[in-house]
Amino acid sequence: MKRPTVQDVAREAGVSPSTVSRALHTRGYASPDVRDRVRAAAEKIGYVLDHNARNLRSRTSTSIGVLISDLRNPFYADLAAGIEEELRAAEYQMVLVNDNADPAEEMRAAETLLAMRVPGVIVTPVTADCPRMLQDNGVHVVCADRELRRSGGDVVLSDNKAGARELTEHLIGLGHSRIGLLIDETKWSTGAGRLAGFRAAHVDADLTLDENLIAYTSFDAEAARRTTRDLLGQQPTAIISANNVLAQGALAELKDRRLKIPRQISLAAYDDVPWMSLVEPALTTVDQHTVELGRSCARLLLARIREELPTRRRIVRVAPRLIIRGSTGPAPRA
Amino acid sequence: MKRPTVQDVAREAGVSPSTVSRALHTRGYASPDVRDRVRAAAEKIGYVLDHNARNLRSRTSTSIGVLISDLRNPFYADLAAGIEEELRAAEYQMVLVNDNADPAEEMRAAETLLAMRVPGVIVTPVTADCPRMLQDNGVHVVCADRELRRSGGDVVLSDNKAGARELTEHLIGLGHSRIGLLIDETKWSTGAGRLAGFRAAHVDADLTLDENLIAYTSFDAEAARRTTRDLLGQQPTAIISANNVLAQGALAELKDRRLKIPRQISLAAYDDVPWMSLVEPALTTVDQHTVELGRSCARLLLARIREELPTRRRIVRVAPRLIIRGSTGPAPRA
DNA sequence: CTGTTAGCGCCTTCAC
DNA sequence: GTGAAGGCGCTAACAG
Repeated sequence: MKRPTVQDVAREAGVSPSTVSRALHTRGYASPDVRDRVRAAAEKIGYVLDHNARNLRSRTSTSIGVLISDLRNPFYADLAAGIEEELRAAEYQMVLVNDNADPAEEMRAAETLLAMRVPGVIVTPVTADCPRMLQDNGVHVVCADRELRRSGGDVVLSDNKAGARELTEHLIGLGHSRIGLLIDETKWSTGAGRLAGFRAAHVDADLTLDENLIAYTSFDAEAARRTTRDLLGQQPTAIISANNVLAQGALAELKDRRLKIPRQISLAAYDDVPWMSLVEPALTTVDQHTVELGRSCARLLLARIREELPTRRRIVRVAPRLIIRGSTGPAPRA
Repeated sequence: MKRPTVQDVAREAGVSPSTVSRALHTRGYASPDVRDRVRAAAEKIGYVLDHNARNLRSRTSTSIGVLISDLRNPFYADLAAGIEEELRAAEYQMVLVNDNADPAEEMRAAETLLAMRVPGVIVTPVTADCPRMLQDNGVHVVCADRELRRSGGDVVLSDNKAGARELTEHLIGLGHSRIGLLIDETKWSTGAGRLAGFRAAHVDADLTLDENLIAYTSFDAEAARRTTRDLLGQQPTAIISANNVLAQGALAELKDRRLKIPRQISLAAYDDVPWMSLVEPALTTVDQHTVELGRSCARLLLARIREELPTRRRIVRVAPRLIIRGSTGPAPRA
């Protein structure tokens, strides 16, 4: 299956290959009539540029690597959708890889992207090694959603501390003083920020936080459910789950116990995903503007690639928004 | 940022560039000791293959194009996740493009993929032009989820007719004789199949289907909600929504009306997505095995690319599975 | 089993 | 404003 090349277009238009190249892409270097003739010729014989040849010649590529943990989680899907939208508008392509939050997979993917000579990668990093290795090889990196110590690269984050603080304040404002926090990780900036916001709200309100109300679990709905069961032993009047996956488990457990939400117990989540407005009562949660987060990542990366930015590392913090729905209400009288 | 090339590895290992190439990739064409030496050298100087150069030379690529309508819809996200999983295992990469179900975007994306010289594309086609154009240019195409008249290419489908029939039979078995169908499109094989299954179940049960019970709407939850309102005027005792988006609208309307599900009316969906098991009552629906659908697409495409298949067009039909949950129950006494 | 040679298709000098 | 020449990094074809 042989496809037409610039040579063929050149012959058809009666000009040289270099003129074809200029007429088709470089701006201003060809007279208008030649340009038209070349374009017509290209169209006529069905010429399609060869990215591989162009990339080889110019040592770049318009493919951008996107490394995420789990496309089936709406958070990552939205993030990827935002990234893709922005890349497409700029005529870049998105090479999407699921690394399942596995360091080895992540590293393998990074190597593949190196081989593709992508100019940049957006990653929700599992370890700092991956972003670092990419940068050591001259690839621009934007870390999305979390910041790792010594990962380097630009970062786009949701302001987790502010979001969690606002959410916690909302509950405190409703009279809750025993608020349980269901959380999986606090090593990454994501969980750490949410925990910090949770604590900060307590401090601001002069409330002593019973450490037993912080329930550590693993990133999986079933585990969250069991942890919620334990947490209920601490007699909280409200529960915050640190992300959308944990919220599923928490909700399942509360429903299973036939606890009236929010009359007997309030439930709030972090990271708004569609199902939270479909359940009854709908869940109070923090919207991370995930799609916009993705768009920001892409814009930042593209600016880097075009060298429009000062070398200094940039950290973009996207303000989240508290969405109050029916699942949170006044604390029950003791 | 100059990266090491085969030349550099060759010098380091004391062999020729072609031997490096063979030792690194082609199997069996280099003696074990040379192979080891070359690998060690490559590792030592941090050599990474250049896909662009290889693709140019060998006129192939290991990137596969995936064209879908909307990554934020869990159906497409799951499909993409299944595809990516299988491609990654085979050391292929996924270039993912959202076309927003817009024919122009779809065509633009197809041209980009042509420029990338991808050997194959998986697409949820909006028009037949896109798959056809790709095939005319020697690209293997697998159409996912729907079959378009004269699109050509292999197809991987959920057996929509069987699924809808089984779901309808389930309702008929519960005594429902006025079942409303909320559906958006019937031009594509997807909607057409579901409608056909719905009709077939009625025929099998010797039930005359009141055509007013088929409510056409557009692909959007809000529209579905309004259509549901109208449909309720026809006094159905059960409603089937033809996909996950329409189901949101239908559920919202029923809840808004304070109709007891399933006591006053049964609700069932098509295409199982996570929220359907979180709402109360959980929705009876048909699981399309979407991730597996995606895997099938990728496997089929890869087999094509490796020329392991007879030229004849292949149509894979994945059997869906009825999931009965709490939202469907006996028809209320008239 | 290994080396030499010759491009893949493009674009960027450099001349004119 | 346009053409000629060369080479990006790799591997297929051909010798040896």
